[in-house]
Amino acid sequence: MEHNASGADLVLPAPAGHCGHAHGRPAGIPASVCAACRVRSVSVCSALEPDELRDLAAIADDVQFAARAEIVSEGETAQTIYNITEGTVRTYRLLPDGRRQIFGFLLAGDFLGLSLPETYGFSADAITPVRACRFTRGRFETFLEAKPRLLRRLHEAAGHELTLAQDHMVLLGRRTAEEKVAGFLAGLRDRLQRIGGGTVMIPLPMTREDIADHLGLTIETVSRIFTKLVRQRALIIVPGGVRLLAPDALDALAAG
Amino acid sequence: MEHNASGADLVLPAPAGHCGHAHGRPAGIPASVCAACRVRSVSVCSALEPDELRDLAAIADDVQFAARAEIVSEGETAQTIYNITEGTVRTYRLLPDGRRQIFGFLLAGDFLGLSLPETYGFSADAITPVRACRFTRGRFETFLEAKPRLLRRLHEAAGHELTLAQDHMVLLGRRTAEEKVAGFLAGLRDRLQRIGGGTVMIPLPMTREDIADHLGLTIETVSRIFTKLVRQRALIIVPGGVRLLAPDALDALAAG
DNA sequence: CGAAGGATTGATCACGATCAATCGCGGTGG
DNA sequence: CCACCGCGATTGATCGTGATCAATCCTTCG
Repeated sequence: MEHNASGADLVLPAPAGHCGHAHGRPAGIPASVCAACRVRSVSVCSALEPDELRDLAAIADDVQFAARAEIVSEGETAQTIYNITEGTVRTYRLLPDGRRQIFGFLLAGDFLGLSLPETYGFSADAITPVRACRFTRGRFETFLEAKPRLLRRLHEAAGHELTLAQDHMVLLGRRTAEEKVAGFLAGLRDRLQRIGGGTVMIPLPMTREDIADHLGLTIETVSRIFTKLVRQRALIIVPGGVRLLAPDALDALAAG
Repeated sequence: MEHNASGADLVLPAPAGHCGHAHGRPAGIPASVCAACRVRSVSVCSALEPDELRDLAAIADDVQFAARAEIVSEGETAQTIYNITEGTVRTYRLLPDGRRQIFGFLLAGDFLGLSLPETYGFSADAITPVRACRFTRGRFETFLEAKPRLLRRLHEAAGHELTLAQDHMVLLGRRTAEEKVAGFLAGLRDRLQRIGGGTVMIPLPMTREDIADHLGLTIETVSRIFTKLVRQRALIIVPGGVRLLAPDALDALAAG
């Protein structure tokens, strides 16, 4: 049905970047990248001191992916760790017959591969153009050995990730379709707010099918629930997302 | 409607007084506990050297819980870490209206609280009488600071936990009732095998309701699928569990 | 023996899936 | 410029899996 999975990968000089300069290339990163990082304060890197940050910048590459580019693939040996700085990424697993479960959508500040596994247990691809901070596993681990505080922070982040996974298990296993959609939007609203977004306009760069595969529903059901929420005056649908009319109406509907 | 057995907790030499919230009591076995631990090789502790093991034993208590005793409670501050050595524990979250999602069943060798959170994000209680190795958070963290390798191992274990959570998200979101039950039994069989059980007899100390709340189903559906599996000659139901007739039939039914 | 709680089985219901038609929008080429 | 196409989203009609309601059955335990 979908998933071209074409060989698209890195896009070197951003062709149609919608913001910022088109400068970032994997080679010769100046020491300032981390210090200037927009998402540092919300990411694992917030555990680092200025001088440690300089050391980290030395082993980091600023990379970009085009929309639909595959970032990691399930089963491949995990040689890379990413910290997303711009854009949206989906992580998922596919069953042999094509059924798909999307684990989550990564936003700016989120880490990909923070549990340092041998091989990735999921695939990930870019929904929008994505910019990320890339570390090779080997160099990152060497860096870690000298910075136990960072490992500690990483462990905390993994624990947070686990809590999110548990939240999602509750959602998948014990919530109705309406609660699922409302809960999804409420969660997204909260995450966007923490990284500096507003609480009213919620961009939805993913398709309805992505949302369905995240919530354990079908496209049609997701669509129906959206229009139901519109009829209840909880939100309106706008190009590229939704606008919340009664931001806390969602929490009531999410029930829990 | 159900559970939260009020008073019941530990089994051993219950200290005078009834008291609803006592923790398990140390059985008073000092330095040798870890060295003699039956589950050491399959648990996080396998990362430790003999002398480190001795240090760990010094800060560990051997505790027991009666069946139905609550071990940790969602929201309480996480002051304790357990390594299960005997018995079965269920971890779960309750919604305000009573719906319940069971995240998993902990067996010997499994860790409870390994992500070192501030507060527990779930409740856990003993299904059978449980024996566990208890660490207080503070002492465990001090111990960790001197043993980066253990923290590293803990982080690995957390990553494994996350992978299991993702497996379960796939199951909850994208599998049919029959696939859920078959997948549950197959997963349990594999875990039991890794800790030294056979691959034929699968003890099921949890109720059908527990299984249903783990798989996002109802009791009745779980029961129906079990009898369906019996009719398909995949297993027979015996007191306290099931006996697999065609051990790999389950994997075929679990699909994926 | 009787009571209580878990498990099984049956009858019916309903939520969300499936099948199918249409809409709307953006891109492309005539 | 507009016709056309492709794709995603919406809406409608119908179906089916698993939920719900309900009646035993079975085991354990007092």
